[in-house]
Amino acid sequence: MPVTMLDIAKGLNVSVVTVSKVLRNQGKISAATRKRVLQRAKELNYQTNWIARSLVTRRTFTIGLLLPDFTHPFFAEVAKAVAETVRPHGYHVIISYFEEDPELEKNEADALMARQVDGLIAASAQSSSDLFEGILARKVPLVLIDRPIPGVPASFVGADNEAIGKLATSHLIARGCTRIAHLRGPKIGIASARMAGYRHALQKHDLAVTSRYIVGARYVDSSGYSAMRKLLQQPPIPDGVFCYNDPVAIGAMRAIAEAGLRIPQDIAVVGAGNVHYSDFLAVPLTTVDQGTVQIGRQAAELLMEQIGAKRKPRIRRVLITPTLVVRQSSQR
Amino acid sequence: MPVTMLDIAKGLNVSVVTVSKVLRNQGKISAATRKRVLQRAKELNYQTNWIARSLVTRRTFTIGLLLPDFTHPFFAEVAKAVAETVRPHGYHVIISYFEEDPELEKNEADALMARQVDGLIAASAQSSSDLFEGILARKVPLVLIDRPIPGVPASFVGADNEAIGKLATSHLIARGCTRIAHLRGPKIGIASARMAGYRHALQKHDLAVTSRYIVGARYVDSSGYSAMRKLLQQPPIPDGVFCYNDPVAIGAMRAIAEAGLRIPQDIAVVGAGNVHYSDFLAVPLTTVDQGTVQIGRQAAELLMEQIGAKRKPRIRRVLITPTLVVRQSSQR
DNA sequence: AAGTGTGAAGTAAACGTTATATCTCATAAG
DNA sequence: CTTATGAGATATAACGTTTACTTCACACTT
Repeated sequence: MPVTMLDIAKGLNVSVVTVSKVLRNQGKISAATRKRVLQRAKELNYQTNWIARSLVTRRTFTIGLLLPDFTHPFFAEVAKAVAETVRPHGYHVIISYFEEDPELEKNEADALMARQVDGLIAASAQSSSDLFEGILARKVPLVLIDRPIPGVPASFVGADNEAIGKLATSHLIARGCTRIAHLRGPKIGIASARMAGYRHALQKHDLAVTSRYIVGARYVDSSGYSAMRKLLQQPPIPDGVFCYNDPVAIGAMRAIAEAGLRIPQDIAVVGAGNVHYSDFLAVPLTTVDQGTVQIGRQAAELLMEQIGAKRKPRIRRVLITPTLVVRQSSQR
Repeated sequence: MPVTMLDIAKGLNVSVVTVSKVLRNQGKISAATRKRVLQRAKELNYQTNWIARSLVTRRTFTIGLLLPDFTHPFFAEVAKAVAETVRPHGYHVIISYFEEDPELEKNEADALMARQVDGLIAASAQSSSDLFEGILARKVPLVLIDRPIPGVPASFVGADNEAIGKLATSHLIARGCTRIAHLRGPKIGIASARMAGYRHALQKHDLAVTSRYIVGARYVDSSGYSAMRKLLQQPPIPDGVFCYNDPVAIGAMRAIAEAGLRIPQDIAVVGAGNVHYSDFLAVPLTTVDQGTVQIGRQAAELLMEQIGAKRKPRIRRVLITPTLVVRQSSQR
């Protein structure tokens, strides 16, 4: 039913190949026939069938983006940056999410491969490198983001988590805090890098690292709330807190306010992530911006490079330098 | 280079068709050969080439999702709901966004068509119906969401904006407010429906509709801020405000707080949209949930139905009933 | 003994492009 | 007058599946 090149060719008494060439601006075609073809194509409202083209060219101009959850602002922004970066190259993005379920992730990855994506960007929850080894064995360009997977020989783009911890903690020190606590996150890699940054900053300024001041929390705010309550139970209470991420910081601030303490006078708070609502809070939150857009852009650029390249997917490891966004929660 | 059905067939001395049949569980195949094929497929790590399959079956099991911006929490949630709904049907989603630029939207829509998507869901910014008429002429199933386009004979799923306005305003009335203002939005269709709901609610309760109490605002919070300041300049100031959306409400609350007034005692505030951070604000915001997930799910279900159907894309118009989420900003 | 059914395969032709090689004809060169 | 040259076109064969039809052997009727 849809219009094909053959339909155009028939009426014009030319071959399909000629039509194809005209439509792609390739090969030698006389001005006359080019014009005729173009006109007829417009008349018939012809549209290239990319499926057919892809079958023979073996390129789909589609990349897969594998994310834990694209409702999360961080990943949503990454996704947008990726889409924006590849668009000028004629690429589209199929976004897949797997809700932190490694099994589902594997299925989705396979499905993307079956759809013959030209490349894959993934923020993975895999614990082993099997999945990606399989993908690389198929010679599909791959870039990991946010979460490195040990043993996968692919380029990686992510935040410099240690620098984030350092930056946040140094800032608290500069503001005169001396008893600085840390609400650490659950994810092994990322959370421990941020904590390492926190430790290094303290050591560099000759402040003691008190283990009582390091409390575990989950991603969410309720968890930050209870962690902070625990901290407030036994004196001396801290005068500064670096929180694993913004939601945790928000929960912590709620606990501090409920205890009748003031932010930042009694306790200064710094988060990480710079979620876009940090500005709307009761006390606007000082936070570390991890360069979300840059992560997406760089990953996409690396991938485009790999797709274009003949051979040699030279592996790179890019860490985005974080920036501090100072707001009221640390102004003292 | 990649493994094809032919590779499997050759080693086993069977035909490609047999392999194809086994892999799809179709036709009559002896248990013995089935087993042999399956095993060899696993050995070679075979993966279906969906491009080739799509070319002959004329189904890509891909749908297009055309959005203004999927960084916006509303659209992100819709996108997730759509993806979640179509996944069990074996479908994937290509998300395209156009930044409110109708020209870009048209390009993206064409690109999606060229990729032979089996259907399209769009929250469009088109002012005319041309684009979608072209799509429908190609017999591609289409469902519009959030923003109806006049003259497009396609199903639509969106929030019941008038009900939203009514619900919010009635709630303020029930809480004893008598001078209720409205910060209205810019989008003709949606904003005026919400305002109509506001008017109807007032009229129903025999309250006057004061034109001075209706102030225009844009989407963002800064706009809500300045609109609210305007309202506070001449007495009698309102004792309740229904805001077009949550960001506007957040801006308005900032203006109220700066003026030294208390929320909700002096002025109660209700927003709309139930963005997920409404709970973290200085004063948690009462808001109207517009049923984002339902919009995505229903739209996807309608689309799946259309794709499956033989003929007759019976046009439906679904308005999701909003629900009120009461928080502190209206507790009095 | 010939016909009928049926389970298990196979053959050939699509699907709509692009890649590769080839053909035609005119004009230029030797 | 033959031979290059090259522009402008064409024919044919992929690409990796699925679909529709055919073949074959064997068992079961009649």
